[in-house]
Order: sequence, then structure tokens, then C-alpha cells
Amino acid sequence: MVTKGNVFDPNCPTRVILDRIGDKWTVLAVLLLRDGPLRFTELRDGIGRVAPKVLTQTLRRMERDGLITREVFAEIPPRVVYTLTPLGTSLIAPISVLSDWAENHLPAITTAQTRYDAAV
Amino acid sequence: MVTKGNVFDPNCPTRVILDRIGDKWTVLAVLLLRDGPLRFTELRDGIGRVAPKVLTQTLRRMERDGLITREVFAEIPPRVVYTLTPLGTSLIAPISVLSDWAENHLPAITTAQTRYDAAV
DNA sequence: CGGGATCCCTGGCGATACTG
DNA sequence: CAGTATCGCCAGGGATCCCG
Repeated sequence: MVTKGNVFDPNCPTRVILDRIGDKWTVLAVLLLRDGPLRFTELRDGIGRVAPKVLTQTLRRMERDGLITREVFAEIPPRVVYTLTPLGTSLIAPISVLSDWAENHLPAITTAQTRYDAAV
Repeated sequence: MVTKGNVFDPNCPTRVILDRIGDKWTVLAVLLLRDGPLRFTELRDGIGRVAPKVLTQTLRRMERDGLITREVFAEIPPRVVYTLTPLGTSLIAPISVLSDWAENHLPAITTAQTRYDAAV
């Protein structure tokens, strides 16, 4: 099954997801929101070094993709809460698989890199 | 399990893998090599529109990471064969999970995008 | 507080030409 | 054939300031 072979089409769904997964902050945001809704600043602090512009871009795109919802409270000071949708939540599983693979094979990768570098 | 929480460290294994997965050609190369070793040109043609410089970069990095092996035959004309290592092969499963997720949820994403765009 | 506006800059990627 | 060499674009990301 895997891919229907259309992965090589830039418009292939897999490619689209890969683009999202590949960008720097989407995965982090999903993981942070995993334990419940968060405010802008909480996401910002949780992620670390992110320019607000960039975080906004990421969150907007995630909202557009239906991964999160954005709730604005007309208060002073303003409050905005981001929540993972069921769709967004369902992304955690695939990410976990990837994460597990990474952790399990990191030693092998490191070893390979070291050997490769030494051979040069 | 999922992540040990260190995903937020840029040096985290998951981040490293995400970088690889996120780049444009690594996943495609893995998928192509899935059915057996291939030559440079075969990979090039299989992927589509790739500058040779970029493909070389990708393959070198994959070789360094231990995902593929590179065999050079001292012939004329030269022949170079790329083969998936067991490590590289083991990456197919996680990719498949991602791919499956993408295909299963594409309609939901598309719908979300359409609705979002309409709301603007 | 949650961003929008603005400026900048790096590097990933592309195209083309050339060589062992 | 399998790259290397060179040049160049531009989008993603960063930093800073400001505003409702």
C-alpha cells in the first residue's frame, strides 16, 4: 500500500503533509497542544526561540489546514486560545511513529556519520 | 512514549529526522530505492525535476546518515549504484504511516482549507 | 497580550555549462 | 555517465518596533 505512487506528484497529499511536517514549528505546536489548549504566549515560550511573526504564520496555516482552532476573547488584555482539533490530534500518532524511529535509530545514524566523516 | 520531551531541543533525534523528512527529495529517494538499487540517472528520472547538484547533495547526506550505500564501478562510462541499507529500509514503515495518514485525511484538510478561505 | 508591519538574510533549490 | 563548478532566485525564518 504505502504510497499509491503519486508521491512524485508535487500535489500529492503526502507531499503536502511532508511540507508541514518539515517546517520548523508545526510538529512542536501539535505536541505542545497535545495536553490541552494553549495561549499564544504559552506556545511561544514552550517552543523557545520563535519570532512572533513566524509563529503566527505557522498557527494560521495549521488553522487553515483544520489542525487547530483559534478562539479570540474580546477582553483586555486580549486572550487567544489555540486548541487541537480531532484532525490535529490524529496527527500525533504518525508523529509518534516517526519520533520513535528517530530515537531507536539515532545511535546507528550517529555511528554512520562518524564513520563517513572519518573516511574523508 | 511518543517523545521524551526533548523534541524541543534542536539537537533532538526527532528534529534531525524531521529535517531529513522535510527536505524535498530524501523521502522520494527512499521510496524509489525500495524496489532495488538504482543508478544516479534512474533516481534522477524517477524523481523528476531535480538539479544534479541537489540530487548529489541529497544522496551524499543519505549516505552519510547510513540510509544508503554508494558503489562506484570503475568503468567507461562510469556507473554508480545506490542501495538502501537496512537502516534506510526501516525508514519506509514510518514514511508509510505518514503517507497513509495523509491520504486518509486529505479530504478533511481540503475541506478545512476551502472553508477557511471562504471565511476570509 | 497578540500579533501586524517592516527589514534583512541565509540556504535550499534550480539551471546551465563543463569534465574525468 | 556521474557528477562538479558557478551563478542566481526567493521563500522561510529571524529581529525589531509598534499598535489596538
